[in-house]
Amino acid sequence: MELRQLSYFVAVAEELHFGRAAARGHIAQPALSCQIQSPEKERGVQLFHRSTPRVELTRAGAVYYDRCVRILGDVDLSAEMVRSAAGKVHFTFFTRGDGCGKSRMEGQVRRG
Amino acid sequence: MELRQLSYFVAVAEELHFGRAAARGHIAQPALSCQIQSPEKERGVQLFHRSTPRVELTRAGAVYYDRCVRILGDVDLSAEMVRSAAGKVHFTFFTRGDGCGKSRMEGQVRRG
DNA sequence: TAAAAATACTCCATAGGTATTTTAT
DNA sequence: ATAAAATACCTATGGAGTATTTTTA
Repeated sequence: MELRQLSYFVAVAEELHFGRAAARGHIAQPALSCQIQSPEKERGVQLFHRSTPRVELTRAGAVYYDRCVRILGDVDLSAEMVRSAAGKVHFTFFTRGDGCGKSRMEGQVRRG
Repeated sequence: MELRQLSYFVAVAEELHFGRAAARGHIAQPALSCQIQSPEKERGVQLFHRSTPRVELTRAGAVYYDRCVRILGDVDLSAEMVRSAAGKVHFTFFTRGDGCGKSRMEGQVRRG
């Protein structure tokens, strides 16, 4: 379970429509479907009721939704707190791509 | 920022030693270093003070540590709540590998 | 000089994409 | 018949590994 999945889940829970939720998350619909199914399969808990054009939250899904909103809000607040502790004005959260992995020098000349 | 990174950070903050923290997180030391540096670089905030054998939390790092502990605890609690809402006994959080991406059938015969 | 963190660079798991099929109205 | 989600399969980003190089006490 990762924060990205929590926000995808929140998007679907609020839109009750995979297509719109996918657009909102700047992700393709099948990728979103997959990211929603993962936790469901992983822990054998159904979060949504699908009957093709109708998507509804299950009881467990509703509980999960509340928790996700809380956690994501908390994460944002944390960013704010760290920012102010560091005496910074700018502090972006949720950036994609960390700079780990593949070299950052990519596409540039590399030492003499 | 992802939950995995939060737990890595918590490990380093508690051990104040990248090697031990890496062992605790079942990850290699350079990979851990990288995961800790990412948020620091990404937002230009120093979380640790490094003077080779001495690792210390900065002020911002201490704030972040408290927030991380809170968030991770909240995530665990959420799992618990969803589990009980679904009337399940078993509910594992933080599993690696979601079943997305690469086919799940891997290594098996695939349709006829 | 020794112990520990940071680089360098490589690999592969998996998030995400496109094409297509299934399903329910 | 149609709109929407699921499945199949592919690509490529980035998380993690090994080897090596700083660094400073």
